[in-house]
Amino acid sequence: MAITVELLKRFSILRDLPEPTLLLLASQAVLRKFSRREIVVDPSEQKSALCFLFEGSLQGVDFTLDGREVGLYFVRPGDFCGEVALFDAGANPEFVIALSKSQVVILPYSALESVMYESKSLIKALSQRLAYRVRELTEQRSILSLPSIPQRIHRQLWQLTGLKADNIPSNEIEIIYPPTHQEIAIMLNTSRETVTRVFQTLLAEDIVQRNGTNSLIIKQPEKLYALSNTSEK
Amino acid sequence: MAITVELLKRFSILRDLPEPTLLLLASQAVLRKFSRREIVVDPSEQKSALCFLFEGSLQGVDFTLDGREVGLYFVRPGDFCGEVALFDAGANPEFVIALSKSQVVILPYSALESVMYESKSLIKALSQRLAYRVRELTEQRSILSLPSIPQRIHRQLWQLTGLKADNIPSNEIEIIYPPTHQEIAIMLNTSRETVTRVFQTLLAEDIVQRNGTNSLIIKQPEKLYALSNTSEK
DNA sequence: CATAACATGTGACTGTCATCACGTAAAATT
DNA sequence: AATTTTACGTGATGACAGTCACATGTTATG
Repeated sequence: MAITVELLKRFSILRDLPEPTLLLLASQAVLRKFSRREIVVDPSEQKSALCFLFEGSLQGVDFTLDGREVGLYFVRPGDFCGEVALFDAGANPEFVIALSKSQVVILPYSALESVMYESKSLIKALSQRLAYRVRELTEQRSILSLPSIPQRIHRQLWQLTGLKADNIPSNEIEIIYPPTHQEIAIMLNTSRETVTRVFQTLLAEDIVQRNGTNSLIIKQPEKLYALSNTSEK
Repeated sequence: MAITVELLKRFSILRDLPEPTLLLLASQAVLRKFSRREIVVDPSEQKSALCFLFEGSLQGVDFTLDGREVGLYFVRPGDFCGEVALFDAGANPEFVIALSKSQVVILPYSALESVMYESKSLIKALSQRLAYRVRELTEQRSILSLPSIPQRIHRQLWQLTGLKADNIPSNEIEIIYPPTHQEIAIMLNTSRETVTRVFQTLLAEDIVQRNGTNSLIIKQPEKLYALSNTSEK
């Protein structure tokens, strides 16, 4: 399926690129649909591609020897993934799988390798993206170090809101397509049951509210924030 | 203290840069000594610098709200750190502190910002470095997901050897300036006492051996590797 | 619309390890 | 050489959360 420059401009990393570069990239990109649980980025693949998420949701995951799944990060529409192996001979460090039916713009490395170091704005955007990934992984590592598991869950939920500490709305906000308890559990090194139990408490205290499968309402963001920052058990 | 091009060439990321670029960088770099526990990279600093470790050892750390220290990575001589904030307006995501008396070549961002996107080999090296950081953080995340804490410690020790699974020597090898139990504990989300107890077991089974403060002998690398990969409890 | 597949809820049980408290050993500093 | 600081060693205790087992909702899908 053909990709237009307009479509590429929906992705912030590409938005500011010069028109000729965008045209070149668009001509080599394809749109692909992925069904639930399908693998989008496979680290064992030799030739890989940048994957821009147009619709749906993805998760970066790793696997331990015993087959246990490890959650690394979520990919939301407008975001992209699969960039790590673009820079050297190494492979991508993780799988990316579709959490729900998703549409992804596939841009093969081969389309980029020849131009990425020539276009200052492109390489700048790409390296900024890597810097962002490092920050994100560090942030997640810091959540993992929280001694209390309920607190980890509160923090992760807070993270999913995308809110900043200096701008907490008093009214409720919505998280669309929230991850399942299992998907949250593997991000936080905990078990699904524990996530369920913590959610029960949050529901009981009227801090969050379920709203069908693909919407979660944070009724009291300030309370959630407070919980994610209290070190008392 | 003045820096020579020769000195810069000791660092693999700079080695292949053209001579004029190296001269330019050398003229703006300084050598600084850090004593134990001193802060090398401070995320709250506005203007930062790349820090090339010439001698000693550093650790990237983060702090939780309750003041608990979180270990992120170790920096060994020849390596460098402080590169994340170079790419955008954001700050470095973590502290880097000196674990022992260290000598560091300080290269201010200002020396790089004007040239980094112009020199293809430089920006390439820098972005490859970021890709490496992402891989390293992912690897560490995967260690953290191991359900058994002793196994985490075995894996971390194995990591410190720098050995690859496809090349395990049958003779003993040495880890110089090994981290303290405390420093290992904060990397693995565990307590110092637990690290001590696991080391006691390894000593008893003659798999490792202490050799003064700043040397640890892995007497049986293959056994350590086996332990780091057995999922039985 | 029936049935399978998946997501969530809940109780009981148990092992592991964090924490506390202290002792010893080895450096570092004076 | 004396003293302080830092690293390591070890036992006792208790809480937390992982695991198992199963029930109940809820969403796909033929």
